[in-house]
Amino acid sequence: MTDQRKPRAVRGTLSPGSIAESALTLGDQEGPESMTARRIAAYVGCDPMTLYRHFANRIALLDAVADLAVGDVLLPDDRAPWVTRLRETLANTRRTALAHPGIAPHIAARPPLGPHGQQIGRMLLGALQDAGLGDEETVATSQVLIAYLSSSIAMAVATHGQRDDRWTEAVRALRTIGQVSTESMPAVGSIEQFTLGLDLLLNGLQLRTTTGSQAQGGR
Amino acid sequence: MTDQRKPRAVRGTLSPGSIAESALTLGDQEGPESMTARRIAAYVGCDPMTLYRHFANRIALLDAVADLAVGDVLLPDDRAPWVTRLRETLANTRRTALAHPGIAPHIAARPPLGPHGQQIGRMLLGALQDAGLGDEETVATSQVLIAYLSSSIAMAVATHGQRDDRWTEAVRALRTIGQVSTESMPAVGSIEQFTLGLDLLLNGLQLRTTTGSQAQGGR
DNA sequence: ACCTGAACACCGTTCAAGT
DNA sequence: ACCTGAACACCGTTCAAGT
Repeated sequence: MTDQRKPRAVRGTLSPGSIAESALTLGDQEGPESMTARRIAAYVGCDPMTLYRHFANRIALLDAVADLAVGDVLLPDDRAPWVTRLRETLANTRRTALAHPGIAPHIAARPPLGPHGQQIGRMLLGALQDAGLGDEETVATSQVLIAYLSSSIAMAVATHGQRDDRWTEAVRALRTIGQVSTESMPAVGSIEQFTLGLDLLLNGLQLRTTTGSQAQGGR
Repeated sequence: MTDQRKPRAVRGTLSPGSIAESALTLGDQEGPESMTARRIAAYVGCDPMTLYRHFANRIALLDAVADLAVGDVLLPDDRAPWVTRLRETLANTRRTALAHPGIAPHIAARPPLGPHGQQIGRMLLGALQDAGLGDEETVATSQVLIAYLSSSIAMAVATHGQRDDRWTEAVRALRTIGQVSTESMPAVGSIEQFTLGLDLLLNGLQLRTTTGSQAQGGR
C-alpha cells in the first residue's frame, strides 16, 4: 500500500488525497453512478488519464474514497463496556456509510482496509478481546460482524435506491411457512431490521462470554 | 474451450430458462467477466437484443441464472435437528455458489429470491422456528445468517479470483492489537474461516434457545 | 406486427504523439 | 522525460428501419 510511488507535486493541488476528497463530494451529490473515472476527472477538472498517475486503477481510487468516507465514523471511548463499543462502532459505521450514497455500495462490496478502516477494525478486535475471546474466536467473530455490517449496508442501498419489490415479493411468499406474520415486520435494509440483527449477535456474544464455559463446536 | 454441447440456437427453442441455463454453463467455463449481455448472446447464438425479449434487463437475466445455480443446493432432511439443518443448508449453499464461479459474485451481491432461493429461505425459517424463536426473531436471525453467507461467498470469490494482498496487509497491521498472532490463522474467505464463524453463530443461537430465558435486547 | 442490427451514449485503459 | 488526448475494445440499451 505504501509502494505507491508518488511523483513530484503535480500541477497545482492535485494529489491522491485531494482527488479522493473531490470524488467523495461528487458521489455525495450525484450518487453511485457518478463514480466513473471519466466523471470524476471532469469534476476535479483534469484529464481522465491524470487519475492513473495517482491510482493504479479505478478500484484503487474507490478504495481511497471509501476509506476517506469511513474516516467520519465516530468511534466510542475505549473505556466503555465492550458491548457498547461494538454496538456503537457498527451502528455508526453503517450510518456514516449510508450518509455517503455515492461510495456506500463500494464500502459494502469491499470493506475499506485503509488507515480509517483499520482503525475501525482495531476497535472491533479490541472490544472482542476485552470480552474474553481467544485469538481465533476474536478474528472469526470480527469477520461475522463485518459480514453482517457489509450486507446491511448493501441491503439498505439496494432497497433505498432501487425498488424492494424483489424482497417484499419473497417475504410475502414466505408467509406460507408456519405462522410468520410478515405484515408488521421492519423492512429489509431498514435501521430497525439492522438493530434487531445486531442485538441478536451481541446478545449471543454476551451469553457465550458470561456463561463462563466455552461452547464447543457442533456437528 | 471444450464445448461439450453448446446449444446451437434454433429458432423456437429459445426461452428464459434455456437462456439462463446456457449463461450458467458459459459462466462456469469462462468466469464472471463472461456474464455480459453481448457474450451471453454470442454463446447462445442470438442477437444481443433478443435477450431483452425474455428479460427486462441484464440484472434480471443474472437473477435467473443465480436462482438456477442455487437449485443445485442439496437441502437436508426436514427431520434433522434444526442446528444440523441450518449448518448444512448454509455450507451447501456456499459450496454450490462457489462451484459456479461465473455467477457467484452475483449470488453474493443479490441473494437469489426465485423459486430455488425461496426454498432455501423456507428451510432456514423453518429451522429457526423449530429452534423456538418468535416471528420477529426468526426473520431477523435469517437475515443475519444470509448476511454472513453472502459476505462469505463474496470474500471467497474476491480472494480466490484476485489477490488477497489487501487483507493480508490489513491483518498483518492488526497484529499491533493485543497478542493476536495472525500467522497461523485461516485465510479470509477460506472454508475454515467460514466454518469458524458459522459455528460461532450457531453456538450463540443454541445457547440462546437452550437457556430457556429470552435474552432481552440491549439499550 | 414483429424482429433486429445499426447506432447511441457511455465505459476503463492503452499508447503513441506532442511538449 | 513527462504529459495527454485520441484511440481501442468493449459495455447496456434504444430505436428506427426492414421483413
